[in-house]
Amino acid sequence: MKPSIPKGTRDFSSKEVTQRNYIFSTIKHAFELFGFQPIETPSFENSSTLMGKYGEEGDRLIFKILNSGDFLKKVDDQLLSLKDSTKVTTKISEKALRYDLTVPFARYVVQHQNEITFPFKRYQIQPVWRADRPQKGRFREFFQCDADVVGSKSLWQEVEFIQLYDTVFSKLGLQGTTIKMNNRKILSGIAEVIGAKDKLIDFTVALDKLDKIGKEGVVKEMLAKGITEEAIEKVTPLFDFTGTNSENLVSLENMLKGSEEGLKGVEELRFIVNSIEELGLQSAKLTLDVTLARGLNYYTGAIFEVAAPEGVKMGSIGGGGRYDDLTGIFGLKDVSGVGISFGLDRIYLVMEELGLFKTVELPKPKVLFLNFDENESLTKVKAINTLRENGIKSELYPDVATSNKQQKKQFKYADNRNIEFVVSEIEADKFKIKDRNTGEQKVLTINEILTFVK
RNA sequence: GUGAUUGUAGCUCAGUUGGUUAGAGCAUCGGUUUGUGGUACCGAGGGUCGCGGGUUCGAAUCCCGUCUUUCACCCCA
Repeated sequence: MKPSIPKGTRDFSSKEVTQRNYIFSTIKHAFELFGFQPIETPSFENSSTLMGKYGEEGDRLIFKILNSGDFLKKVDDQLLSLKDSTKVTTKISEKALRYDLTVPFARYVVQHQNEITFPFKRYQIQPVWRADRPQKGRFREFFQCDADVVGSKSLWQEVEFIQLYDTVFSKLGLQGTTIKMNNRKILSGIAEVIGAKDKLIDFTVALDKLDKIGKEGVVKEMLAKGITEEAIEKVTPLFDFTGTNSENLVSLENMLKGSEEGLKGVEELRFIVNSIEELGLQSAKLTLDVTLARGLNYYTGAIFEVAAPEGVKMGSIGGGGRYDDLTGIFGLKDVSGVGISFGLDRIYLVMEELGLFKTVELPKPKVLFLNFDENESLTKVKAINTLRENGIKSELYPDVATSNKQQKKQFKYADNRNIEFVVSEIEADKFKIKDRNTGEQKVLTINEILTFVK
């Protein structure tokens, strides 16, 4: 049989793992710098924890895990004969792979509420799974790096998260990212003002596509969803929103005069925008984007999304927002949460495309002891022990060379791994060591080697 | 889930209007040269041409299905 892996999954070479680890550790350090502490949750949850939290589309994309045992026996024949997959699924699958980190986190908070000190700041870096069709920057298994705060309604959290985004992307050398921000209250306000409150989701989903399908496309979609022409008329200014964040806030304020909720949203955004203006950002840009409507299912306040630097064709590399009642569905009321996520795999692709991995080096030994004579092996291994005790990565080529060809192979091994120093043979108590960069060859004691290779 | 697209040795790819034992480069292994590798030469192994059907005297090549790749839609990190 031909070996293969499921679609949308990937193997990672040593180089890729090293580069990914570089991103992981950068994000992790920033999280801790901002006061977050790590938790982890299981790869799979009870289906009831996940189902219904991400909308209909989300339910479809959740990987379900089959029950153990002869599960079909327990399903009644009538249900089976209906051939309704969704209904049968609930009978034969009680567990599912996690779809994101936010919902399991909400579950965690409720379950451990008595052990947690609020406000609770946690970070979580783990893979998530979606039964999606893969395409550019979209996988069925990928990593999310989440930081969330629960138990604080302060808008300073939103401000901090924007700074956190900026810190990470600056450290990674990813210049020119755009942090797009919107507020669910503004979207509701707009819907209210135009008298299409019940069509909020249709309205926002259509509006979200503005940069993709253009004004006409959006209007067409809105009409198709049953939003009236005069309603659309009222929000026409939204379709060509230019100018500074402050200017846009003013025009939004005018548009939303009739909506208390909408005005609240404007106020919130104004606070965040003004604070960030005072604090400044290193490499990212914060822009107001009224078309941003993602993750609408549980976001209630701020909504964030990060776009890759201009010119890089990639979906969002991060997202997040405020959710006032996510723990409510698990029975803990009045706990507001806000958080962001970094899409590691997409960040990787963007950095790869921009050539930002030049400085990341594969772990490799500094000194290779060639193995030309089995009688020398013990002495060499002892020398290697000394080097390792001093933190110098080193190794013995495992197989002894019995021919000229095999000696060559050992040199070639050093070549391929780009190892700086090779020790060939032993003379008395000394080692013949060669610096492969300069070609310089010396005969040194083990103590002299320690300083020579430093 | 919808619509396209891809699939030939470990890797990158040739393969002519369907026609004998399907090729190359790199890699691997062996050998000769080379002062202790990075050179050159010689040789070897390795493919049910994604899989399953069909058309045909004959299919890597044409048709259908299926899986996979990539991309767009939907949705999303």
